[in-house]
Amino acid sequence: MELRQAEPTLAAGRAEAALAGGIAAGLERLIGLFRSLSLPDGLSLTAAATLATLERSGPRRLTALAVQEGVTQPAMTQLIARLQDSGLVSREADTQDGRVVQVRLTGQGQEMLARRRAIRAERLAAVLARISPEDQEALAAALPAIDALASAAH
Amino acid sequence: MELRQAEPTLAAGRAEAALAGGIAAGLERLIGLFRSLSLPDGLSLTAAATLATLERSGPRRLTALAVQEGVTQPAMTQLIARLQDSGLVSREADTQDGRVVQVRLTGQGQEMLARRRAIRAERLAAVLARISPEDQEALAAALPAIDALASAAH
DNA sequence: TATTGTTATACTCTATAACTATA
DNA sequence: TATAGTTATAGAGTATAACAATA
Repeated sequence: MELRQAEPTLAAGRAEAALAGGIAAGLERLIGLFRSLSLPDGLSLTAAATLATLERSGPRRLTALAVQEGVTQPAMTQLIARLQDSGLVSREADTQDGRVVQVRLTGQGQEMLARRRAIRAERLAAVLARISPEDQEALAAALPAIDALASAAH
Repeated sequence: MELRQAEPTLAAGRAEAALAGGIAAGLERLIGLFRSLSLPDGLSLTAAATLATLERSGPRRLTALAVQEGVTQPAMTQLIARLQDSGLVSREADTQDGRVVQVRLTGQGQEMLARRRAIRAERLAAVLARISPEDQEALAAALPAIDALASAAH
């Protein structure tokens, strides 16, 4: 009984391990692509990710943002201060709990995100034009899976 | 004649633009995944990417590395100094040109890369186990395309 | 003169530790 | 006391500008 249950589990584990190695390598190379696509608009990687999180999830507490982006609470305090100075986010007091700060994306912040994405998509289109139609189709087919993978992370 | 040639070109351009938008969004979320998978071994993103480049391409000149990783020459000088202090790379004089510095990955550097990848693949496997078999297959099928995309970047 | 790389200096971003305010 | 966030300080990593050495 141990054997009959163990075999398929192990086989699946091995297949996943091999796939994981491949994905990890691909991910490593995609970092280079992503960096070559990024723009000199003065937004750090953490800053851009934080804005994207706020857009996707709506207003969030400062501590929640720090956890989500993997930085310390003081680092997030300062990042939010910078983003507020730039007009990209606003801070609001919580009516329930006087200690809590709610952070909200402003319209200006949304515009900034949209602008960044448009430029990046444009540059990416130029790269896509240089790979084969078959590879383009494979990427298009994998988009839902990529989304699922990113969502499964937490 | 203009019309017959123009139509498929425009159609292809539109399809690529739509795909580019999707890929750009996926890439943005994958970066988050990658960061959540990365480890506190004191290696910056640029440092890790530089080591990976040296492993993939063999010894390279300092300027070539700076261009490849998208940092300035002084920044690469200092990064290489740090990596050399840690024993991960070595510097060698060029016999042809006295101004040139060749940077080479050491055995210790290779071990560091291998260790990082093993840990990341392990964590990624845990995430992969949480998505559907169909999504796993789509990702596996897209691996060559991902590689082609990363290669097409320069 | 042009190219390769280094040094000097300043700025951004981050972490740890100590602190204030609210619960 | 515990929790949410801030302030203080120090360190890593980067860029620009000025420099030295070689071609």
